[in-house]
Amino acid sequence: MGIRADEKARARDRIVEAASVLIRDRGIAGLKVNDVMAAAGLTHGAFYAHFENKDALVEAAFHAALDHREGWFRSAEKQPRDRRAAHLCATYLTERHRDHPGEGCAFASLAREFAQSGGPFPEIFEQELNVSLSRLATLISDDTSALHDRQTAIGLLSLCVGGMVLARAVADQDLADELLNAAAAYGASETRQVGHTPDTDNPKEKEPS
Amino acid sequence: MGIRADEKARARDRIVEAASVLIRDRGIAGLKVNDVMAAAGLTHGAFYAHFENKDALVEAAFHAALDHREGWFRSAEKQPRDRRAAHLCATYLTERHRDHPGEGCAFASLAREFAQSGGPFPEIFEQELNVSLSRLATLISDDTSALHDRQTAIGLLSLCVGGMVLARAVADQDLADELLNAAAAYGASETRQVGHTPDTDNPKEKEPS
DNA sequence: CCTTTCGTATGATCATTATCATACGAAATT
DNA sequence: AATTTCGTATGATAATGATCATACGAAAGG
Repeated sequence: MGIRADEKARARDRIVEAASVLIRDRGIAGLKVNDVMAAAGLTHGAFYAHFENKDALVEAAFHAALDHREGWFRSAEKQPRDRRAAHLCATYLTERHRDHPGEGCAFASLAREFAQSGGPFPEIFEQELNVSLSRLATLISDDTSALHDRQTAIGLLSLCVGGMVLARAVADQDLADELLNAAAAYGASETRQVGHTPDTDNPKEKEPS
Repeated sequence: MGIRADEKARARDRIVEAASVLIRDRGIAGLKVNDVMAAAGLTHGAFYAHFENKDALVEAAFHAALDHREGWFRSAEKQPRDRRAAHLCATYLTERHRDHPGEGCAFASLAREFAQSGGPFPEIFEQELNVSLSRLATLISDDTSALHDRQTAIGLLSLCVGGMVLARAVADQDLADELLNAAAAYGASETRQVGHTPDTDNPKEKEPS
């Protein structure tokens, strides 16, 4: 089995990729099997040759969406340790990220719906969240207290997710900008660099978390 | 017109009240006209005597949900100014609030769906958000810079909303607890009271924001 | 009392959407 | 070339849920 299975695998990849964008844009309920298949260049009936049901697709799409987060981490890794928190905030809380949820953070897009979807979803969310938190804690570690690092990691991610969720919900773009900037400044001041303003040298960063 | 109109008004109040709980629990898409009317002790057909459509109900339910936020503010008002931020975090990021979204913060429950619902929803969200931000900024004002206060208010609310959204999405209750506590600690440390831990003297507070 | 009014209930209708049964057609195998 | 295999397409089916037309029944006003 060469070409056949190969094409099928590539078709599946297209489906997952399309779904990972659509689900972050429109949410779980807004993700229509029909739309996904159309975006993948197929028709709706073929879907069930690839996935048992829509839930299986949601799971695959969620994981796929989070594959991109490493770029966010790596960008911060290049910074000096005491600037990383501010840099993470600044590269997360961007206008580009706000305006393109489909290419952005799956936590911000999907946490609300994963919370009430029963089944395996909360566990899946939890696993991925722990991955991000560990990575973040290591990144910002001040080499004194692992507990404190994890706490800061949680604070940072909460701040980023909350700021993004709020910024996306308001109508006025000026207010949305203000929300992003203020949340980023709050996250930067947390590093005790009083008076330090958030990093803005890399506003066209890869999509985060 | 006495009793008739009066009863209708009371029926409408019951509908809105039921909807304000259900919508925070299940989201906009999860809010079924049928369920709302059943919860209000009526049948589905009667709905359209009270509202033009479901959107009108969503709007009314959202406003009604936010009527409760004053309790949160007032509780913080009793604290000394330099403890208010920590107190706000501590009384927002509670297990009770996490486990009862229906009685909790409408921002945390509905921001994601309001963001993509077109029409008047983003404007409505924005208005209510501005109300909360102004109130928060006044509460925590350090009498030096109004700009800084508003920035801190945004940071605080982002942190609270993000922490709550994440805590609700994970399966393990221990992790959910950790998320709440860490986010609260992060918000408390922001006040420069290094080493200060978040206020926990009032964990059974009224539902916030 | 009788009639009008109007809030509520009943029972469609219509659109949406997940799911699946079946059919088609190209690639693989002989 | 004939046949099998299997990925995809077509066209149901069924469930859900918003919306509305119509009917009932109690209250208001004469």
